[in-house]
Amino acid sequence: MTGETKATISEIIRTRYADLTRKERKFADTLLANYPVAGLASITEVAKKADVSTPTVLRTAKKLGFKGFPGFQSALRAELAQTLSSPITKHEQWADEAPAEHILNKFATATMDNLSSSLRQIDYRTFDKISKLLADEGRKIAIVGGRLSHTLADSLATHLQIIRDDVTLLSASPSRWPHHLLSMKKGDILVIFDVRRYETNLTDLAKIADKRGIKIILFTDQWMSPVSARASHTISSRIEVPSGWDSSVVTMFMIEALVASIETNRWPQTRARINELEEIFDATRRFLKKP
Amino acid sequence: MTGETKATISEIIRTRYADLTRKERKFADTLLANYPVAGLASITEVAKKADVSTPTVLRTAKKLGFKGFPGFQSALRAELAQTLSSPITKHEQWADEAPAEHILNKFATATMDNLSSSLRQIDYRTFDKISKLLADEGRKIAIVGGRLSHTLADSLATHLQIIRDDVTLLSASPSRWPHHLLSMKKGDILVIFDVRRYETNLTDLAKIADKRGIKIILFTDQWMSPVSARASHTISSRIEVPSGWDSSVVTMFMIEALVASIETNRWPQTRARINELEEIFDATRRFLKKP
DNA sequence: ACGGGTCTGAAAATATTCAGTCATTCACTT
DNA sequence: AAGTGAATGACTGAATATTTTCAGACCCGT
Repeated sequence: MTGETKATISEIIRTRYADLTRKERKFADTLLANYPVAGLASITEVAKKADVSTPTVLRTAKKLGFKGFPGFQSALRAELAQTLSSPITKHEQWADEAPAEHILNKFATATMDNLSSSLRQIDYRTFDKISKLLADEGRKIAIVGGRLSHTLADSLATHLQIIRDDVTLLSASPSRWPHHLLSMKKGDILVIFDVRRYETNLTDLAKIADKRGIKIILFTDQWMSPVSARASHTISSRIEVPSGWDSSVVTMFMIEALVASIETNRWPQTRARINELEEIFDATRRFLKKP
Repeated sequence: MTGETKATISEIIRTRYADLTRKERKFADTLLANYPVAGLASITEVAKKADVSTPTVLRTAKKLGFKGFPGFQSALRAELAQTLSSPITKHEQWADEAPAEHILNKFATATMDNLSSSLRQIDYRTFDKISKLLADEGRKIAIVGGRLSHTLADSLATHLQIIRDDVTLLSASPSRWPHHLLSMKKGDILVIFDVRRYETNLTDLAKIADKRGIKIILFTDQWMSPVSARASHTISSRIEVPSGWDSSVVTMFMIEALVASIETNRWPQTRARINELEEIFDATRRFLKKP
């Protein structure tokens, strides 16, 4: 689609500037002076700002080779979109050896898009608050996931257990949940992973936990699980990929970033724990030396 | 950030996102996905691109606190003009509201780098071969992971079990592995996840499996687990992030891409299985409707 | 200063958009 | 399984934007 030597509109204007009449130049000048935003309003406003009449603007647009004012404007927009798209996202092909339509490339594009728009959407203050909450060893933590998001819950639990005490991964089967809730007190934390299709069990669990004064932190997708009504803080990720189901990659990213943030918040304790762990593992000789 | 009290429109959307309805979010999403250009066309075009009706777009604009669509749009333009006039274009920043040194931004940069260099390195023919092998229902599949990579193994197992029969996730504890190996025959497949620090147990397991003629598929990191000597095919990912340990995001990506590829290779069977599953889940009423 | 041509904007004609209303659909509740 | 209330989109008239038309203004030569 790209690859052509497509001239920008400002270039076209410069090239054809000699052909323009006095008022046409006045319009062209104001456009270039505040390029390209000055051209994105309605023709009336644009004309008024350049202090020319609407027909003049229209004639200029046509002279520059566009169908009409809307055509001119959409060309401006397209050009702007090109400029604004981040250098990484606009990559057309990722695994350059593979054909563009190979699943690796399609998947990579979708994932990059997901990641960058999730990041654009996230509120880093929320992120920081969650990080603080999870770092607070005065609060017990329980983590639970749904059918497919269970592995994400598992992953968060595994990492948090390295960092701090009192982290429990609730089993996948809801029958044991009430028992766990009993052992939690007000101010403790329940982390819920719920992506579509949202599970009624989790919604119910959230309701009960909320009533008991347990803080709920929710990881969900862009469509927001109903649990969000009960949650103190929510992190939502984009999860659509060209596949029969949804992607966990971005949520995994969020988990890891969060864990890294918590780790930073309580580095002295974390380091001590990691060292202890390392010693234990060294003693059991279950691991090869670090490369 | 800049310390001004003026909220950008993307911020307003983030803040009020919870108040938006399904279709309103869809519009907000498409706007954020291509921000702010996606909002600069006429309301009709904008609505069509977001696949919602014009009233929905209008309602959203009003909900966000604007007078009407034109008001909303001119706010977008004003903001864009502001952004474009500022001298520094922030390229390395992902969560634009957050400071550049915020962990989210550092993590995002690292992850994007990891993903793109892993993709540049991967041989798509290997990828396709693995996809074919795992799609072959004549071969039983066993999946095993290490201490931290266990969740990855779990994830692959969960997805593969949806697609096909004879997929087993080996438990985290090595004592039960020999038993499993006994039930596998020549030509069956053992998928091993091993990232640093590499576990001797997994190396031993690979040796035994190899001797029995079991094909080994390995997911590892850029430094390559010793298992790779025994593996028929290896997929390696970059895993370094600014954190005390390594990232699973890219490996997760590989898993999902692989599953999507397998799914495509045997779509008729997969579709049948998924439909069956959906029916079962519908019957148990454990899920809410799709958004 | 005059006449031929081009340029320009007022205003009319046309097309499009905007913002309501209302019936339908959809998601969830009992 | 049916009911309920919110969400959504087709439709509509009013408003606005775009385009065309055309008469007058302007520039240039003589």
